[in-house]
Amino acid sequence: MNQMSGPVVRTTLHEEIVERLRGMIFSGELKGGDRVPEQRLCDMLGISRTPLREALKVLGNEGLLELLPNRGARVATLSEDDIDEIFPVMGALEALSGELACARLGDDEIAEIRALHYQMALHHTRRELPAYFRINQQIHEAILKAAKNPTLEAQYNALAGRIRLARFRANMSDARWDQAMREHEEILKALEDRDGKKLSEVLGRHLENKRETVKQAIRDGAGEAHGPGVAYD
Amino acid sequence: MNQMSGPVVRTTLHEEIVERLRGMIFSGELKGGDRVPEQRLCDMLGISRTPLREALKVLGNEGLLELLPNRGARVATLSEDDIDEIFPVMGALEALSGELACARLGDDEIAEIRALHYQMALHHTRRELPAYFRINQQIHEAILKAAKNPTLEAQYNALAGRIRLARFRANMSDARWDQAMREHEEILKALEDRDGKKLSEVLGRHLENKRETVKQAIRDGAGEAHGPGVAYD
DNA sequence: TTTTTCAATAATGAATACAATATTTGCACC
DNA sequence: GGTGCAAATATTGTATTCATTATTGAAAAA
Repeated sequence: MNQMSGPVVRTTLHEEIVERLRGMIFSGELKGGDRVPEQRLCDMLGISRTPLREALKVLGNEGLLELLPNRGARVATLSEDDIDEIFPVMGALEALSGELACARLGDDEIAEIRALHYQMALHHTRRELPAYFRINQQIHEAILKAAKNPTLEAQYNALAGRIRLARFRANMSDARWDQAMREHEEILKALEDRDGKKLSEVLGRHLENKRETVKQAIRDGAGEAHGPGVAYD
Repeated sequence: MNQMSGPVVRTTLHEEIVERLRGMIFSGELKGGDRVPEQRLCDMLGISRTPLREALKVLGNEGLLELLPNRGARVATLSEDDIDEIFPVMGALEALSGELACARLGDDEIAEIRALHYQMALHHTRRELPAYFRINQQIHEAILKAAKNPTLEAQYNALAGRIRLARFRANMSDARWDQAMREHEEILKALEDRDGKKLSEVLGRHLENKRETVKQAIRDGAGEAHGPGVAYD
């Protein structure tokens, strides 16, 4: 049985398109700097320009697209300065999420995160980067969710989305990877101890290191050919 | 001379309408819970439905409007639970803005804020509430601006906008007002000392007290009559 | 009187059409 | 070969139209 109770889920075209475009940006199908030709996308998605344009406005407002009057939309790009601007804000939000998560999360949620953690550790041992990243993101989402604050979640995700524009996955060094894994062990411990201060501190440190990884990726990728792109999973 | 250098400022209709609608919501011309009839607004603004609807999507995404598929848009309302959800996030952002402001603000900016502070103190003494609020907002904006982080500014303003839905101005008690003024004296002192930690702490306390004021306003205003309503033409 | 049904009306969702603005292309000219 | 211009083309911005979904209201049934 599928969605037979609860409020009827109805969605509008423009919302679906927002999600679809977000996916295209995150997957790299649309790369930073790419123009977003309306008609072509309409043909591709089998829709008219009206809902597409509504979606473009929303994504523009989120900072994922840059809307140039009379000149269409481009996928936004991130400079190193942008990273330095965004990360402190994410840090503040992540610190809060750590505090709230520790205050509010139940044993079941800890168990879930613990399971994810050890699965991720396995992927780390096996050097399975894409799988590692997938679980890594799930852990951070779980912590954010445990804070039980949808506004916090939305704000954080908006910034995380912008960071994803950097498409930094390909560039993590082994040394950095090992360090990240150690930080995750601290994160798990802080969660198990429900030590909000500690969790905030570790998450902050974790994010600081991620910042350097992302900036390095931007340096490496600067001026890269647009090419067919990289398959990340 | 007016805007004779820098990139040409061109704006699109939908952006103007976003601003216009924001203004109508903040001013109370559109109240929480009000429906937003498309055709009537189009007539009022002298535009067609297309750009208006684009604007509605943007404001919906910001949380200022609630978009109900096939049933139009309503001005969002704030419950006390919403306040409790939003304020901690604002607190985290404001703490960061205090830290950054102290690290980055110049003597000229302090002088500007000091001038605003004493002007506000005067309005407080004279019990001129609207003028007090105007300057109060300018001070908080100046601090936010001194942090020199547009992303932080945007995120904070998005939340502040949602809070404004509560339209709490009318309901500040004298006791609360005096307390707020004392907190502002501490804020000025922390700024002059460039004491980021202290500023964060005071701003946090200031916000906590504001939270109670806003929640009280929601309690007072719950179920209030919609009044004479909005003249659409 | 209250409730139910269903046509009439109004509102929204999406597609199309038209207008204004960029961009490209070709050609004259240096 | 490179510039500058202008027509042709393409793209975007806005308005209008058509389709679909709510809402209203009046009549019929309970």
